[in-house]
Amino acid sequence: MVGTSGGGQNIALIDANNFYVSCERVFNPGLWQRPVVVLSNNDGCAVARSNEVKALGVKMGEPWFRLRTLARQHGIIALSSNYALYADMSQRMMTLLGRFSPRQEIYSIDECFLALDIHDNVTQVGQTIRQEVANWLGLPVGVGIAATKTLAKLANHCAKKRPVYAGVCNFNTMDMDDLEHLMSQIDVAEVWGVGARGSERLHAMGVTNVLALRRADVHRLRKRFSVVMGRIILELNGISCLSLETVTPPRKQIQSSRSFAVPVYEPQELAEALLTFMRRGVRRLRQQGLLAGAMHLFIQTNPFREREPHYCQGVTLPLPSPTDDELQLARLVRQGLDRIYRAGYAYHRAGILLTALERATGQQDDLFADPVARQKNKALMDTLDTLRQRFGRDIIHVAGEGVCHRWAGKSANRSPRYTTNWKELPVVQAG
DNA sequence: TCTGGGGTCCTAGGACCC
DNA sequence: TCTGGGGTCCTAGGACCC
Repeated sequence: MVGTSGGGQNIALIDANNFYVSCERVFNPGLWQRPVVVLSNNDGCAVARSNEVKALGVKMGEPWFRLRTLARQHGIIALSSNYALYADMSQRMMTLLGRFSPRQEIYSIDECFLALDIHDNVTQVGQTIRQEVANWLGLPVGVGIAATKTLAKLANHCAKKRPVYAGVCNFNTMDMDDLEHLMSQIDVAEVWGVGARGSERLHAMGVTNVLALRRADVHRLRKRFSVVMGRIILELNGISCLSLETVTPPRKQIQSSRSFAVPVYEPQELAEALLTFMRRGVRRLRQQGLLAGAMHLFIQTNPFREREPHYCQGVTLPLPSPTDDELQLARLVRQGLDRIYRAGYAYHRAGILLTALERATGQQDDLFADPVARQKNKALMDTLDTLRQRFGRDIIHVAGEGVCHRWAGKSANRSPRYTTNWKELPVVQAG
């Protein structure tokens, strides 16, 4: 049967190409056409790759030390990540994209869904979106349009990989036969939510391409896999199971953790690191107007060092009443660390996890909490917030946090924070 | 020598209760 | 000698995403 595959809604997925690399290129045009990677924290692995680097076969998450030789051979430029810059560029892009529809779901730092509630020239609107983002921000984006989120993701993949679509691929206007032929050429691993393990198992069953998965028996696969796989199959058939989440739900957990640049042995040094992570976590907690009901601490050795003894331990510390009080949490960090620390190990990573989060307003008062003490604490925390806003987030530390931070990672080649720091604004030469 | 960090959801299994 | 079963809640671990 021939006919268009659409008829449902026009869900667009807009996704920036190689986002971190593209952000760097906006401010350093010398990077265009060059092989560029952006490295993770600690300059550990490649987390963003330009097309030139992808063409060299470099995989996502590849450790940088293993790429050194290849990098020398091909002149790969490696940059430390600059999250302040990426976050700010992201915010600008999302604001711009939000002008195309009131129904926007910001899905990640570099992509969002938009419900395009129009009937005509939808593909043309996709092109306009691309041009606007390119004109205003200098970022290249791809646009996928389809009846469901999973299909829109797939359409976006096609928009990027197949030049024939010129950056905008609209499944809703495609002939059914053409669409299914296209799907038969795409590996099932490309489908959103299938993943590495899932695609391996599907391949073993003979379900190798997207069309085969679309035509697979929902009930059978739901049983063999999970409800998630059932939803994926329905979504591939144009039956929407994943709604557009236009309101960002409050976080359920906030994590702050890091690998160390050098091995850490001493409890005092671990305490310093954990206190720093706790403070960063609490900062985000307060920014989002939340309180934590529990805090989890963890410390671990390097799992890649097989010849050294491995140790990995964590502890969850419930709080008598939900809080965002740094001083109370600082005491808890020390108590918790005492419980999990074992001497003689080379610690490589540590972190905190704030859980059982709830909104700060409408919070149940602890029967035993002293209201006067609570007021005092709140006033103190608010003062800290104000000072940090004015003088920088690291201006005030919790006692015991230390100032040396031998463990703090390297970030050897970070670009300036062009858009968020007055001292690092780009200077345009006249003439 | 050097291998990220921050999230979400789902499932299985144990504890507990009636 | 017989040795239930169903519901709920919690947690750990797996899988996935970017």
